[in-house]
Amino acid sequence: MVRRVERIEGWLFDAYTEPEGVRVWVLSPDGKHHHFLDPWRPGLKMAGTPSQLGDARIALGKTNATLRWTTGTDLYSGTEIEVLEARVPARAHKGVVEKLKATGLSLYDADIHPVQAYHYERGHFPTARCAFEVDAATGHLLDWQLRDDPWALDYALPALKTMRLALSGSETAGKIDPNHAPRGRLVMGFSGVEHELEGPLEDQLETLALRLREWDPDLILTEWGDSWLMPQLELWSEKYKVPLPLSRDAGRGVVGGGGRSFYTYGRTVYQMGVRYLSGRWHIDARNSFMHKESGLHGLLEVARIARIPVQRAARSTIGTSLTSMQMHRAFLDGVLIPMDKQQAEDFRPATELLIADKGGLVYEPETGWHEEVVEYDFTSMYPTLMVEWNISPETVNCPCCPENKVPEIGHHLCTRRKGLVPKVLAPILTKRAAYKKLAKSISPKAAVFKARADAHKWILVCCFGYLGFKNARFGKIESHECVTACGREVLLRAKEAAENRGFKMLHALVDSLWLQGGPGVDYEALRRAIEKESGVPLATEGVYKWIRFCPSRMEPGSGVPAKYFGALQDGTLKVRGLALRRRDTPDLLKRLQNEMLARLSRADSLAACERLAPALLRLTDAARARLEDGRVDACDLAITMHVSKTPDEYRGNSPQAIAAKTLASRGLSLRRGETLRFVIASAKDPVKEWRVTPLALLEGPLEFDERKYAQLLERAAWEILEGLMPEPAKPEKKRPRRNAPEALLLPLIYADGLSSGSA
DNA sequence: AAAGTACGGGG
DNA sequence: GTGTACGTACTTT
Repeated sequence: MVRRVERIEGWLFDAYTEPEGVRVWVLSPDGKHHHFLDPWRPGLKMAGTPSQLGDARIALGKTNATLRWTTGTDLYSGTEIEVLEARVPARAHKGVVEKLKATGLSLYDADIHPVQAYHYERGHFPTARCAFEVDAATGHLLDWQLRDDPWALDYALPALKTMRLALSGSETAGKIDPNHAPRGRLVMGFSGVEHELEGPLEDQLETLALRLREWDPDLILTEWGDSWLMPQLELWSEKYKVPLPLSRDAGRGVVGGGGRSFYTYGRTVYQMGVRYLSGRWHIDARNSFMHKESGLHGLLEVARIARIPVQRAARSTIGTSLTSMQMHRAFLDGVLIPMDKQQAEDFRPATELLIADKGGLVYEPETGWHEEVVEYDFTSMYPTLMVEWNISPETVNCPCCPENKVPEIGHHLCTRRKGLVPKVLAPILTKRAAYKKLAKSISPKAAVFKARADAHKWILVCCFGYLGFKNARFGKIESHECVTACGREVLLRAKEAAENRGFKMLHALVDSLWLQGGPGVDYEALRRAIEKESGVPLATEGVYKWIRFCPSRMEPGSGVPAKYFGALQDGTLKVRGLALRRRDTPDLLKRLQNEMLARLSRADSLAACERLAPALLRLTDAARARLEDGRVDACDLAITMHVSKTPDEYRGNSPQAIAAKTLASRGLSLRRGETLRFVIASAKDPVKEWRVTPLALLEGPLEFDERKYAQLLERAAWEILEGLMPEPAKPEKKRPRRNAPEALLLPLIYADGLSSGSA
């Protein structure tokens, strides 16, 4: 019998598991889509005593597993061990792993996301250009070739037919989670045209269903699709008996579940539920960190290099992407992937821990306004150090290289085996550098390259935190300490290099330093000298026309790290630590500070700044006048916060506690980590419920505490004006004065604090 | 003065 | 991908 073979050429678009394998969707260059089943089975590996393996065989008995003996490398020891590999049908995999856990065996490769594992094994990745051969009779995959490279800089992507779904209508719609706010109308967009859906809900659903069939979009890009829109559409669809073909795979509707709260890195975050489609992508712009930060191009870049399906990559934290890249590297190297992070921290006496557990080096800034200051930054310092020093969980304190010591702390690093983390990071550093260059070119794709460079930036920023993250699969605190120790060494050398040449260091912060320059200084020669003596690539961030290092509010005599603002010679503003950088600052204040700084950025000297000061003060007065006339809207005044507790857990009467409780009393109970927005209505009102108004409950004329907001405006203005002009006399409070230390050490643990999408 | 609560980070 | 960072700044009591 002759087998009829269908050849499909195009971009690998979507992949998800079905009971008997992986369903793969392909978009071909002619705009058509195809799908087939790859009867692939996920695997897992185990090692243990003969009796444990006997138990395993029993546990696997009814699952139709295929078994074979093979070998793999243990990550930490580097030795090769014998393991029994089992392949089971996709539907049975999870249950099998649970059963095997109980046998006490060491399990490997057992909890990799199945589609990621599938990509690793097949050698392809989301949006990879491939050629597939499919048995036309069964629809099963026979063979495939990869015609793409995840490390290629310029690659072709399919033209995606995109449908947009969002809400419009009421004043606050789109700005707050519709779960806790008045909802606007449904807006549907396609190829640049937006339609507001009208009429009875039933008709709206019919229209949507019609458009979905007619347009057949590849991507549905929503706002609040995960938490509200998609679940709501599903409910309506059922209620009004209007089937909505949201997924292309008619057999699968919308997949996904509810959200959850968890605590990580000192704050509670709420992770929205997710709504995945099959054969079509759903991306919720309000629930995708990557999409928000670097757009669709950045997101696709991450999906490609991390080999994570696009819809999942959109909602993943960067830690997930990093882990996936590490697991892929391990797969390629034949390294066994441990199930959970189980490597305990090595025992060390308490004194040693104290020395080793310091973070990045920070010097207290010289507060005040300065002119002619140069800022140098070590580019991607931590990832560079990891690559150059070979810092990885399995290379730190290896048995073979005790002489290769890390400065200052007792650890040493392997010189014989290249670490997994450096292997993963090296190509990312290279690719990012190339994209940064391309982003500055005149190429019509410069913006695309910029988005990809930004995506890489985030991966590099997070890789350090992830190295020390207790729960990271490939994390180990000792390797984290090596990185910070090397970083301190580099910054110290830089400081000495600068000071030996007679330059005063005004501030230094982990991987940046600010030096007092002056007329005639050759900043490029200075940069080269510091770079040479510190041993890590150094870039000139710029020369400031003026910069202000702000004093501490609590201790007006001392400076605080990372609270400064200044204008570079090209007019670029750099701002850290001011109210405008905080999420909880009302837009009204952010706008005022932004306006003031925009004007100041045009001043070429301190004297020019001082001349501008009165005009800046008038801006403040104008803002106050608008406040008095009521020419402000609720969104300008709203304070946005993430609640860390459920309403009943709040003990105090802080504004956020009152707002959360008021919302709860109207049946809108926020979960931990969710976003709360409220206006201060009457700050000191004896009736607590009247003090603040949640944005979601606003109705009628806007009531706000004019005096309170005027006070806030004042404070925001003086954050910038202080030192430029005499401040109006205020009742001065006596404050204790503490001795400022010369150098501070800042523990830096910013793993993935900014998670996927707590909006 | 103390307790409670939230934020930042990189470019 | 699920852990109690640390320092600053603000609020209420």
